[in-house]
Order: sequence, then C-alpha cells, then structure tokens
Amino acid sequence: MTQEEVFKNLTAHCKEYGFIFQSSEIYDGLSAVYDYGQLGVELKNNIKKYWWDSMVRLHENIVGIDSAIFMHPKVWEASGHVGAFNDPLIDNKDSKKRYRADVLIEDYLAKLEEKMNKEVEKGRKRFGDAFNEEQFRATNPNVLRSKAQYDAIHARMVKALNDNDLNEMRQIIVDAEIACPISGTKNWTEVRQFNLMFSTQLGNISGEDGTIYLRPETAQGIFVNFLNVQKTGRMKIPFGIAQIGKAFRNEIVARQFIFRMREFEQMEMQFFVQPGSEMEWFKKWKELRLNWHKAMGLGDEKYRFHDHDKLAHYANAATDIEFEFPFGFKELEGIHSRTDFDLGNHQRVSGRKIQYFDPEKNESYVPYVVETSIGLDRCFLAILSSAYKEEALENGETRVVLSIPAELAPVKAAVLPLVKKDGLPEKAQEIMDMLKFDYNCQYDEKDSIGKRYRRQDAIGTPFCITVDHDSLVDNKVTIRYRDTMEQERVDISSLKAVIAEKVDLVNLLKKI
RNA sequence: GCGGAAAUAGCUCAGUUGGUAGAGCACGACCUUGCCAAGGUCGGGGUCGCGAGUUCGAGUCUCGUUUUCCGCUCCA
Repeated sequence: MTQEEVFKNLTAHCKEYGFIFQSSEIYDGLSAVYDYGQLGVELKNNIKKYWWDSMVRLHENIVGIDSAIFMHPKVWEASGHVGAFNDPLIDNKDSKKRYRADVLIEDYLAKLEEKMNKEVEKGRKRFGDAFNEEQFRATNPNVLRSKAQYDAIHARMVKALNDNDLNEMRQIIVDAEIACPISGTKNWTEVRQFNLMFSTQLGNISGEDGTIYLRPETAQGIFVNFLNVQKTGRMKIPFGIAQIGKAFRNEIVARQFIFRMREFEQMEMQFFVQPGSEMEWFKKWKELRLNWHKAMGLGDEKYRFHDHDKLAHYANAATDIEFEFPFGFKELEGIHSRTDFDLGNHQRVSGRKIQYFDPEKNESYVPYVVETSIGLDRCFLAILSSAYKEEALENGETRVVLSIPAELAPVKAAVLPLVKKDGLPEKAQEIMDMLKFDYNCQYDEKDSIGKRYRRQDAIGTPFCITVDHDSLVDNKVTIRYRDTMEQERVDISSLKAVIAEKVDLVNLLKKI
C-alpha cells in the first residue's frame, strides 16, 4: 500500500471513530475547517497538557497566560502583519500560474540590473585599464536608458505598494511588458489582494472604522502582556511566557486534512533574554524542543531540523522542526530568534516604554525574544499518522491499531465483562467506578470479546481489562496489552498501579 | 484561484438503453455463545451532495454550484 492510500485510510479512520469531523458537514462542509470529535478532543487535550506541563511546570521561570483572540488593530500594524500578510497576486491567464505582483516586478528590475552590469562588463573589456566604471555608467547611453527605466519602475512600485494601489501594480506590469516566465504571454488578470487575516467589526472601538482582525498568531498576545506578567509575576530575565490558543489564517489553498487549516491552534512560548545571549538560548531551545518530540517515541528518524536561509523580517535565526508525515517531511514547529523586533515595535507604535531593568547589568533594555511555536493540530496529525497501523496477524487477518503513546491515548483502559451475565457486568462496573476518577475508561459488554479488543485497538486504548468467572472468586482480572496483544493476570487491587506505570505523563516529561 | 477526478445508508460499494433505490459490514432489541472482528430472528436508517434544465418519467442525460482527492499556485 502506498503512503497516499495509508493517509487516505487514516483520514477515513479519524472520521469513523470520532477523532475528526469536517465542519458543518450537514451543510456540505466548510473548506479547510475541521471539528474534533469525542476521541479527538481527548487526545488533543492530552497533547496540550504534555506541552503545558513541559513548559510551565518544569521551568520555574516560565509562566502561562491565555490572551483574547481579539486585539487592538494597532497590534497588527506593530507586528507587521497588516503589511506583509497582504500579498498582491496576479494570474497569467494562459499558463494559469499565479505570481506575487511585486515579486514579478522585482524580478524584472533584477533583469534590468543584470543588463546594465553586462553593458558595464563590455565596456571594461573594450577600454581595459583605462576603464572608469563610474564615468561609464554616467555616460553610456544603453546603461542610462536601462537606469532611467529601472528608476521609474522602482519608484512607481514603491509608491503603489505604499498606497496599496492594485490597479497601478497591474499597470506597471503592463507598461513594462512583463511576460509570464512559463507561457511567455502578457495576458494578465487583475491584481487581487489576498488578506490572510480574517476581519470583523467591533462596536465602538477606537480604530478608524471598527475593523478588527482575528489573530493570525498567538504570539502578539504575549508581547503586549510582557510588562504585565513581568511586573506582577516579579519575573527576572531570562524568563518565558507560554500560551495555547486558536489562530486564524485565510489561506488561499488549505489542504492535506488538518495539516493546513484556516482555524488552528498554536502552542507558543516566548522566551525573553538579554540582547547578545539570544543565539545561546536559540540553540538550547532547539535541543529542548527536539527532545520533547522524541520523548513521545514516534521514531527519532522522523524528525529533522530545517534551518532557514532566507529569514523573515523579524528574525536573526530561524529553524523548523520537520516531521515525516505520510506526504513527506513538513514543518511541525518553528523556533525563531525574533530579536527585539516585536517588543521594539510595540514600544514605538504604542508610545509606551516596554523595557526591562536588569539589576545584573544595572541598565534598562528591550529584551530579545526566542520563540518556540508548535502547531497543535500538526502535532496531533504527527502522532496519529505514525500510530496508525494495519497489521497482518498470524491467523491471516489484519487488525487496525493506533499505537498512540499510552500517556496520550484518549482512552486509557476498557473494562470488559467476558459475558453479559452471571454477575460479571456488575463486577466490571465496580472496577469502572474505581478507575474512572483517575483515568478516562470505557465500559463495553456488547459483542464477542475478540471484537471488543479490536474496537479498542482501533482507538488506541493501551489496556483492556477483562472480568471473567474466576474474577468473582479470586479478585483477579486479565489485562490485555494493545501493542503485543499479550495477556496477564493481575489483582484488581493492583490495577491502578499497573496502569499508572504506563500512562502517567510524568513518564514523558522525565525523558525530555 | 486554475486544471483533472469523484460524491448513492454510519462505512465500502452495486445499480443494465432513463421506468417504484440494493448488498455486505456497522447500528438497536431479543435468543444462543464465550479470550482476539461468532451464529440466528426481527428492526431502524437514503429527496441518490445541492439547484436548475431536457423528458410522460432522471441516481442515470445537460448546465450550474458545493465539498473532497490529485497536480499547479501560495505559505512567518
């Protein structure tokens, strides 16, 4: 079976067993929006707790917050999202290719520059030692013509970008006779803007027209609360603020199941450090975050770092932790050294002093930030896609099993009376009542025992506890393990301890 | 957003030249049984994705639309 088929089966499995449903399915669904079902929400909550505890509980200098999704519009000006998230796009009607209009123009400008340089090189060859580049550039008619063209287009582009003038952007492309690199034609659509932020209206806000945005990242909620947390929590640098929450991006194309959704959940931690020490912390967090992933035991070989060569405008170092999904290695988490870009901009735009007085250095400064930002939904998908197995059994049958790490499994144990009579259901219920305060358990008395085992395999339950006639006499039950299918006879009184040994989150946390 | 393919019961699918919607699995009740997807009886469940058109008559033909998958494209 190909990876593609396995992935298809996985998505079908997710729906069939109540992990993930498409949003608003009875109304034909909503593109790239998904709901988590009864088992999905349990797994998701367990992942969140694993992350939260690894950050907030294990680090005395990291605290959590939960900021609102709505934020003042100025936040997105300061963060750079209003500018950079609005890409002007244009399609070539013949090749059906889409380009960023400004990139198309920039490519053209680069070609003009190249042309000028070639002309200069020709001059250099012709005049030899006597060649004066500056003078040549100032007098050669070919160079001057290109230069004039370059300056004019460049000036128009800068102005158009500043004014957000989409018609002018298109006119520049038309005037410069820029052709599509694929089709070679100049048959362009209008320039359209795809704002990746969702907007809505808020009553009487002090913004120009009351337009506010759904946050495209959770990080800004941390930055704007930097002083609140630092002062009220008496936090000393270096320290971190963690947050789990929803973010929204109006992606042009959102696909691959829950890998890229329009509404998604991030788990972010912003770590504030002394300027100059950021690379040291960047390295440390790279290592810590990779360990967090590896501790889940999905397979060390499935992870790799992808360092960014081209850095985003806010970063001086950036890397992704990529995971090998069924559709290839893809970004799972980003670790960015954001410098003082965010706090500095909020200080500038808000006009408030956002600085930290460092008693060690006896001076105030805008702290640098090292960010770790992981997609919760992607983490969910990573776990499920590595856990999903269609196993061939010795008897020639296949079983579908989710080998989810026991610590994260949505259901920890199933309690099953071997038969639905002779007092076994009552005995099983007693065990349920004992375990349910500590663990999410399921009771099932329907169908044959083998069938019930398979049902639990399919949702990743690590333990099945079977009550038989002997249990009524000796107070022992059979524990059947998901991964090995082996069985073991244990005292009912020791059940909690046996389960705890395998499912406590502490097991994972200690491995990091 | 463009191109290609698809959509029939919870799932997997059948459905003839256009003529009253089917199977298996799953689900519910009861009986039988009891350690790796067991058997029997009965039962519930579908405006054939949605909307138009052609036709005496459309699951079937035509157009539109929505969603999904694949390929482009985009991706802080």
